[in-house]
Amino acid sequence: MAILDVGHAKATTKPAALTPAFFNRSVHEVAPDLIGTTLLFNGVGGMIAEVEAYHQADPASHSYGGRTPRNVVMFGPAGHIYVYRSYGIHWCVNLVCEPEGSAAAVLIRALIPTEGLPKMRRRRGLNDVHDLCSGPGKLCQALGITGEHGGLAISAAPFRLLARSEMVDIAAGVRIGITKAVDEPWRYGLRGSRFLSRAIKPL
DNA sequence: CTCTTGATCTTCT
DNA sequence: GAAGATCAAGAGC
Repeated sequence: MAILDVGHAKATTKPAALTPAFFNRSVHEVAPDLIGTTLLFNGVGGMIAEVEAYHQADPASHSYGGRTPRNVVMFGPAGHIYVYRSYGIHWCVNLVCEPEGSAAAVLIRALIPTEGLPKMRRRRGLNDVHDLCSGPGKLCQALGITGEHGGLAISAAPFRLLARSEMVDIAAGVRIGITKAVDEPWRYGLRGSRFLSRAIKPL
């Protein structure tokens, strides 16, 4: 006897796109609210599982110390993407928050892959779904995001950012890979998820 | 599982 | 000239 096909019902529900106003708030409100939303780039991507928040008065932020050629997008309007090169090798993507003139952004650190799995596997050269997007550099490689996309609006093609369709359990912890403000609990992720870049230790 | 190390190059001082 | 919002591979337990 068949049981309710919840997966099919979800797939046929029209998803709601996040509006620019969603990002025009404190980065510390936006960051946890992004967990469970779905990020797609040219139809490839998945559910956001892990993020970190950075703002201008934060010594670990690229915007700490003022405007430079690299970080200008962070000082611009909310809802655009800031892409930077990490360790000369990888690309990492952020979503800019707060009104223009304030320089804050959310680093996207991990996704649960849901769309375009074959493309992600080809770009990453891997099969394990848990390794496709479990880090900021990995997910940019999997989605095909590079520096040439910096400054684009998240609300327009080739991007899509869709609201949550289910409840999420969010854990907070310290950020990864920084040497300043190391005790600030500004990393957020799906509690207990296997798709995180690293487990979130209790504070 | 955790820890260590090399790769690689842009950015800002 | 030094540091850096990372990753993958290898060693050790």
